[in-house]
Amino acid sequence: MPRKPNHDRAELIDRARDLFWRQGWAGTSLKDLEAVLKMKPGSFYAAFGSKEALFELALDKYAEDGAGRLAELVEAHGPMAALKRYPELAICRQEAPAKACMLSKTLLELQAHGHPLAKRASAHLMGMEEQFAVLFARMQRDGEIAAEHDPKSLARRYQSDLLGLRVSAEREGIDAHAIAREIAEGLDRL
Amino acid sequence: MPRKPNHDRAELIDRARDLFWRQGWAGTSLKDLEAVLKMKPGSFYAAFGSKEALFELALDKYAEDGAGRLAELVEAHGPMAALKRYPELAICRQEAPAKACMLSKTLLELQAHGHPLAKRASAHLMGMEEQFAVLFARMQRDGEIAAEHDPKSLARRYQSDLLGLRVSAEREGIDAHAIAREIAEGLDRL
DNA sequence: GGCTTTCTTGAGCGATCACTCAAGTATATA
DNA sequence: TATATACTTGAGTGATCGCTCAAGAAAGCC
Repeated sequence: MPRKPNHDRAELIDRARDLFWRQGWAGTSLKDLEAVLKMKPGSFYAAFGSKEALFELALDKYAEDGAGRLAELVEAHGPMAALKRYPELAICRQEAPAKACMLSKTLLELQAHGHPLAKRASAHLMGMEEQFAVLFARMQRDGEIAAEHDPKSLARRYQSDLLGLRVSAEREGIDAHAIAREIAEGLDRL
Repeated sequence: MPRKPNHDRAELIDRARDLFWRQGWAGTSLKDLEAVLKMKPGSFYAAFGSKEALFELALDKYAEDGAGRLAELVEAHGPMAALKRYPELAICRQEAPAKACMLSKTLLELQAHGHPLAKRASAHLMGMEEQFAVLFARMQRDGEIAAEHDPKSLARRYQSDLLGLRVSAEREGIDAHAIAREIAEGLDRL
């Protein structure tokens, strides 16, 4: 009996994610979203409930995609090669709406107001870091890197380097690829 | 003949800087500023002209103070010790309104809209990086580190590490001091 | 004290914010 | 074809945004 929705929900979330990623929380107005999603306010609120709810969906999608890309890299080339390629991959994608990490952007923008979305971004960052830690542990077990360092410490530092790289990549006049290369080379010294 | 202003302008700028640093551009309303500065809108606009003009003053003050702290460190302990201490110093100050760098926060928040303040933040970041490069060059001249690397590359990487550290320090459950220590130790390998 | 000059006050401006809802439209079932 | 059921529309909500300005208060000079 019902009428079908005009739009594909998953694609709407992708488009919203790209907009939020680029412009941030406060920097993205409902007018912006209406334009990009080609939805009028009524449809928008029927579909997503609120700007915050959509941002949450977008954030989760962002984290999921990032983790997926890393997992694919690991499957294809193993942990070490994956971690060495990941930095460059994070900043080279032309279709990406920004170089910086959406999780860190959200954290920095909303943390001070104690916004729930900041906590969620923080949790996703922690999830990524745990994924890194698993890989470092696996490399130690396989003898690819020395066993002297704590995998969690290695993951923490790798994550920090990655966040720094992606902020740097946002700057003009900075050769971020060189930094990505240096991060990758740093893994050889472990 | 005139009446004196009630407030010390320099201190007003400091307080505004702390608020903007913590809450960002969009996250800080004029109501917030009026409360912290204890000024009514009329006085505020007579004194500063606009929210944007005050943010610019705050940003410049932030950059100036940061550069000043580094210069003091260099004067007291020399370039190497200064660069080794600076990361920890950047994240340990209890009175600071945030751990993350105000310049990078501003860049990430406003870059997408092409806001002039983003360009200004970017320029200040470049200024810091040049300061780092001068120190690395000086260390090479003095034989403190190997001459093989380009001082500008070293500065670029050091800046990136610093930005990453300061984003990480904003996260909960992360031992940022450990990262700061690792960055400092990394300088020994040069 | 009177005058001038500056600073302070706070009500209120138009614009924009996220959001609502009654009315209209399209589609699947009967 | 008639009806029921979503989905879409867009004018309009109150709140808040950055900001203005006319009026009042305070301080220096005569």
